[in-house]
Amino acid sequence: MSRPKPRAKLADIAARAGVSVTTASFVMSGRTDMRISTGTTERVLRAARELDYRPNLTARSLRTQDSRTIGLVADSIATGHHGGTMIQGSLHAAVRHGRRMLVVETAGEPEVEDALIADLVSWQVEGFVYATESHDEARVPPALREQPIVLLNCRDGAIPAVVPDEVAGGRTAALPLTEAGHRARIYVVGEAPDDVVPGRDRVRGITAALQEAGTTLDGHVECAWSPEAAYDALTALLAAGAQPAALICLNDRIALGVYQALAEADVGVPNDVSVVSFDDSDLARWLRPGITSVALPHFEMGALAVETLLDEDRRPGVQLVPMPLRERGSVAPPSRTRPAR
Amino acid sequence: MSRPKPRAKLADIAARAGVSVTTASFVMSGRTDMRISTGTTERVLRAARELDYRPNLTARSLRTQDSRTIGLVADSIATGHHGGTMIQGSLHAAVRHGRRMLVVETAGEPEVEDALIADLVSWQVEGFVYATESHDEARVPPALREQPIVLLNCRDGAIPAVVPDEVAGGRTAALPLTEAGHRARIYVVGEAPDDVVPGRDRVRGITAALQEAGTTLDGHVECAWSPEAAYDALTALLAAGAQPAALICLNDRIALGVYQALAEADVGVPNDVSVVSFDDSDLARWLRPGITSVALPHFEMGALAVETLLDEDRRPGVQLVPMPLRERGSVAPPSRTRPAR
DNA sequence: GTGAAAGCGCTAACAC
DNA sequence: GTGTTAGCGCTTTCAC
Repeated sequence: MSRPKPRAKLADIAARAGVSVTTASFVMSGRTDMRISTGTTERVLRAARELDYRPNLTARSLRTQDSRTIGLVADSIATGHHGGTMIQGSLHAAVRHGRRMLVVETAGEPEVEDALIADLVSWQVEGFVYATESHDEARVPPALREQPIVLLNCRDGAIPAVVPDEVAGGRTAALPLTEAGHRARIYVVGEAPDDVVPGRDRVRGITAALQEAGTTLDGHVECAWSPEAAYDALTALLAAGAQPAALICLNDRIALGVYQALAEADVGVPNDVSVVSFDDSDLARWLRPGITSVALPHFEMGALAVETLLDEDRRPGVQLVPMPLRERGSVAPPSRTRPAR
Repeated sequence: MSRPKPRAKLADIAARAGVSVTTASFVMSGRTDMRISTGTTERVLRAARELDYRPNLTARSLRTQDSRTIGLVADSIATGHHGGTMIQGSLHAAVRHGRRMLVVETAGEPEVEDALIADLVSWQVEGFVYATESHDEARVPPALREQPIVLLNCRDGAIPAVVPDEVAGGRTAALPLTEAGHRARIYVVGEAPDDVVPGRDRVRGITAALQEAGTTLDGHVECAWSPEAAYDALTALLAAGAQPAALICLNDRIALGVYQALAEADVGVPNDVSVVSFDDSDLARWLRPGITSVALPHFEMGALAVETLLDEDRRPGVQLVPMPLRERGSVAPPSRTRPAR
């Protein structure tokens, strides 16, 4: 890797402008407290322009002990493009605050993780954002615990964290249904074991909202969060004679499986059954009719995480980010006539 | 951002080990050409361990003029998670070669782009990978042209570039069809104007392969690459009385629209009509039946871009990466009986 | 075998 | 208003 042209340094432009490096430094960093004459300023600026001067940030960083760089450690940046969106949000906030970002992916391997973190620490990063693909309890690497850090989409005890407000999201999912008049034959689709945060909390929000509307869940279809599993489970449910009026799918992939089962059973959305789901992925837009879905605020979360990190007195707690509702055509008032089977 | 504990430096461990910084430096960097006695080595290592020494890479970088950092400039890292996968590949190759990566997103805004690039240059990055979300001709920013650079998923004249081999991909898409015995009523779905590389090249590959198999395309359904447009276009095609035996969709989103139209018209996949597509996104797996799809090798491309960049005498040309076929259940031999309509 | 010292490019006291 | 100078923490030549 041959460095094409040797960059001009401060000394070069100082020489060309006929001033000292100090003066050049002051002019280039735009400091006004040392008052440099307009003429000198002008000469320095011109010299810099002529020599295409770029400050060497490595040198500056070494001198000022300030790297203006933050480390983003992710367990996966590609799965389902949620990771991508979080990184995007972080990146934007970072440049807004004059920071660059060293990004690293651990693939969940602890040794790799430790090595990469050690490397970033050696690069004098100001602090870390530790992001996980799915919202969960995290096992934050010990090496990070002694660094300025904010968790993104996961939590670990008292470490500052930014996560989606899944409980409120659950309430939000129930809202279009109750507003459309649904009070009966409402089902949740997707398993929600106690140790899976999104499932558990979404269901909590849903049942709370339903209860306040004076009704309850009619059933909970426990199946894995995949189209296949949802298809099988819902097909079985319908075959067993259930006549759901509304289905709350715990994510869009489940909703896809549900749509497939519904189509096969000749049950129409939204006329025979209303469907809402979570994640607001592309799927929710593309299916026919589009699915009313509760979105994950990944971009905002990413941005908030770096802002929290950069905040001098950063709040120690968990920050819950609201999950907005995206309404589409999959919800209608309950049908008078039960779906014919 | 308060730096918790001041890090131990080389001088500290030298003092503790009772040696000079020179000796400490040699030991820590594991150089053998200066032969240090085993005892000394041992003492230095122990001191380093006790003080939890981490080399200051900023200082090292300044001294050695070698940042071991590469800049990844992307126009979008979140759309459709292709960007994410390319970055993932780049990241992996980077750490494999002992490099870290500064990642930056431009959102396509030239001023932002220039500023961010200038910043990375100032950080003394070794070189750049310039990645675009969709395979196309690129407008590489002038600031990058004078830097070591490799283009990822785009091309610009003679600048080294890594892109998918779309023409070969087109041939690959036709393969399962011709192998299943298809020779007639084969359609391409999705517009392919001359200035959209993937469309143009995929169609070229398809027609070439078909020609070699002794047949030709029966039609080309020109529609935008979205489920909605594809649905409308295919519905119109069927309404006009066409009886396709095989549909080659230029991407998975088109295939989704096609599936929807087919389902509505009661045309079965793969019995009445075979379908293949491009991109091998999640959709291709999730639809019923799963779609045989030609994948975009994003991970490999990302890795290859970094490797090309790091290659001392990097090849100047465009490197074409093969697009592998993922076979699923959407292809069958042509049906004897025409689909009933 | 080991150490002294120069210097990477920059900032910031401090002097004039 | 401007210049001198001492480092930031590291590598590396050269001397002993």
